[in-house]
Amino acid sequence: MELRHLRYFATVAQTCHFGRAAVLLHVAQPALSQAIRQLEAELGAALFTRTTRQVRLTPAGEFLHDEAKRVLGSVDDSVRGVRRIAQGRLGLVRMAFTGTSAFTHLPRIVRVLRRELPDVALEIHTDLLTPAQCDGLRDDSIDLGLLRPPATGEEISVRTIEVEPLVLAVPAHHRLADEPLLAMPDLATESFVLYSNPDSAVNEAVVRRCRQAGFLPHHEHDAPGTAALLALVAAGLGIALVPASARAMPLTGVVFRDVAGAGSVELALAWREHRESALVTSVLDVLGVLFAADRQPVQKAAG
Amino acid sequence: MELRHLRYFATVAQTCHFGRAAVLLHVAQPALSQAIRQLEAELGAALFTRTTRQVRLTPAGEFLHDEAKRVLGSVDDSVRGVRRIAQGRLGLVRMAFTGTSAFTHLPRIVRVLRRELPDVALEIHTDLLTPAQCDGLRDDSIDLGLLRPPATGEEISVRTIEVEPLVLAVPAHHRLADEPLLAMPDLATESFVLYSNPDSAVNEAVVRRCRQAGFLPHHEHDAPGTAALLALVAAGLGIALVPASARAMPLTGVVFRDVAGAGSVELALAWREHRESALVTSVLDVLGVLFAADRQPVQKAAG
DNA sequence: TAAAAATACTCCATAGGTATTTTAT
DNA sequence: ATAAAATACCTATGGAGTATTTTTA
Repeated sequence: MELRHLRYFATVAQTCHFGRAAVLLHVAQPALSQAIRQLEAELGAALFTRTTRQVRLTPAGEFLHDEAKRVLGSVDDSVRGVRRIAQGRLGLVRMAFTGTSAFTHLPRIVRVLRRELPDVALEIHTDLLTPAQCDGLRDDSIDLGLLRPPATGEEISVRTIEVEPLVLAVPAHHRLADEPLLAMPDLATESFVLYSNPDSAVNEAVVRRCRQAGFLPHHEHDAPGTAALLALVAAGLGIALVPASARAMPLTGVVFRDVAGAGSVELALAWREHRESALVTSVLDVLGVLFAADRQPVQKAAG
Repeated sequence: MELRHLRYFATVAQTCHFGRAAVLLHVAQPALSQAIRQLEAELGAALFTRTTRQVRLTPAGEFLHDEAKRVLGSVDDSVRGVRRIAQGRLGLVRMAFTGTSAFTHLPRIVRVLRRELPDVALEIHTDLLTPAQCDGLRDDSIDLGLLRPPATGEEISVRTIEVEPLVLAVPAHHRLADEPLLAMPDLATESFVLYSNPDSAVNEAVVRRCRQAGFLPHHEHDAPGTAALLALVAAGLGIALVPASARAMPLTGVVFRDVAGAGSVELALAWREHRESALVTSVLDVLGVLFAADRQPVQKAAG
């Protein structure tokens, strides 16, 4: 038996008329008669009682009509499902976020993905720093990461979505708070508050810049996150270089200053380069639009 | 798309090996490769990632594998269902019983049908006398009847399953209770208790026999069923001719006597003669065995 | 007698076979 | 080097078309 038989049968059952069914199916009437007889022979069951004047379903035909409709509908659904999966519009994406990116970007990402790709389920992994995300991509435990480059490993593709300059956070009454212009060497003798996590990409950027300026940051205190770090600065325990977005959480007793040559940190989407799935591609497309819209007004303001 | 594609695909998905799948499917490997490529082209989706060394399902293929197994299983189930319906082993039979046959035969019929044809559902219609059953058969509201012949109408087939002689029920102290031999003319002057229902086949047989003996039964009282009828006889309100099975409900004050020429009533299965369904046929087969087993010991006892 | 299904017969599309090539490990 | 999938090409089955016959209401 083939779906052809079921399709032909369902149409004849619907119309109870071989001629009209043949028209609907775009085949000649004898071809239909033949296919139905063939089906009946294979099943060992009469499906229609037919005279030249009247075609009626037998009980077995009645049953098969229901079944055929179900099966054909089911096949259609399967085809639709396969196509949507192949188009990356149906499936599960496991997405990782760093601690800070979760707060700043996760809500918008989830919202836009639910709107644009409603049949793509999201599995969210939070508090994964860059190296953990790279591992996750490599061992296929996540599909997409929001991390701070550089991502280690050749097989990982990266698309930067945001560049944040590092800015100086100093206690309000610190000597550097009032300097007209600051450059990296000015920080050489200061005590730094750093992030606790040894894998922190921000820390790494800070240390790299300090080394380029000819010194290593003197590190007395550290904090698990930006909020805690700023609190320590406010308390006068040291200075810190933090992403510019930290200005969004103002704290009395902390002053933010631009520093020439302080560099910047990036936030980027990362995914497996090879065997890239249609799902990841379509998610990247949607997120690309989202972050392009982000950048657009900034460029206008600058130009 | 045809079931062939799904069958081929499911086997390749199972084995992840075109060569072995081809062996299982009894086709050559190139035919399989070709069919799968054709399926992929139609779906617009890659179903396998394949090198010469390794065949793996894509996410779309993974999905289609589940769907294909479901659809193919569903088709198999449908085929089995159609075959069983065509064999009369699956379906619904609407069966009618007369008032008395319901008590005497319905339990055994239901029991044996549930055992021999477990997937045949029974819809029981009770208290339908012979003419009502004939109507039901004709207008297709019942499929099978247990009635007392003769059944009116040419298009109804009948198979007698039981012949019961009519016997005389008389009050214990009635003059006929002690007569050595009785014949119909002896009843000519008696008062009869009859069944209330004007369509009663037993009444008709009684009246016919009386008429053949040259009299019409003098009818003073009637009763809706055999039990009530015997009660009236016990009360001395008259005599009655009843099926011999009435001896199975003995009542103090009632004596049963054989009467020469009293005739008999039959119980028969009845069904539509033309367009007879496989279902009715298989039910008749089972009931045929049941009632043949009934008759066998009786014949032995008689012979 | 007329409408519709079945039958007879033909044709070609394509499923599937064989032989061979390509490719990845 | 080898196993396995892809490709090339050919064959033949059978699906579908046209013409005709049969059937029944």
